[in-house]
Amino acid sequence: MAQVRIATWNVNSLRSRIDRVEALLDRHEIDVLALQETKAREDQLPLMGLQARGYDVAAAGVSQWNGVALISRVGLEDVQIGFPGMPGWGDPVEPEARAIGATCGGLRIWSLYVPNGRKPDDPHYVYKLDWLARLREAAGSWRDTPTALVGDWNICPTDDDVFDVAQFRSSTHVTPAERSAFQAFLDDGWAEVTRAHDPGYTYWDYYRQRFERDRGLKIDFVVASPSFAERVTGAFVDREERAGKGASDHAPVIVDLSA
DNA sequence: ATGGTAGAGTGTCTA
Repeated sequence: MAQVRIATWNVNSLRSRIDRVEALLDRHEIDVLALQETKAREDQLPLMGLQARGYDVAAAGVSQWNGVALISRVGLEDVQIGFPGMPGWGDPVEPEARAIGATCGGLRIWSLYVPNGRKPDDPHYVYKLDWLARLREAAGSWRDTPTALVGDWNICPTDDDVFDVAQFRSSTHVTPAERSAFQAFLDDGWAEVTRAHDPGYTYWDYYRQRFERDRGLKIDFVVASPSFAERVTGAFVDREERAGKGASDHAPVIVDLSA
């Protein structure tokens, strides 16, 4: 294989956008696609079109919210739902469904949907920081393998990642604690590999024609271990996927690696 | 401060 192409996308319901997913795979010749907010149980997924294209699928989630999945045509082995230490880890009901990992073509890919946090004074905000701390703890043992933590981090690490910082003064995504939680991964030796190639936003709220006015956030990232990062040759945000009727509120982020 | 839109499913919740 000359190169490998990995993508991550908060699809905001896989069932309502299965046609867009299949078109995305075809358009960009994606080898591994990590999805978030699939909003479906594994048994609800429409798999025929994906299987016809040669893809394997692993998913976790319930029908109403959250949910993560991995779609791969380069192997899908050692699938793990959640990680040790994660809130809810060991619960057979899988109430959260925010993390699924698998080995695909020799790479360990984790599709992550970091808790939103809701409001800085909401208990869910504390839960978000706790979740990130536990992920960091688990990720310590993955860092020496070619691993990527991809998905919707629900954090804007810099002011450039917000269309209007003043408007977010009392909001989540930009607080010092959230930014510190993100920075902690970088301090541990992980690298965010998409920004250098494409600094653009990845999410635009459905409200108020935010996409048309390019008032977005950069919150979807590929956080790579050193042996993954050194193979990255390019990355881009597929903004066209966000345009028009029936789009997710996030755009896909695509990363290329040398073989 | 509020509300705007979208998706899960019929009650509201979540983002």
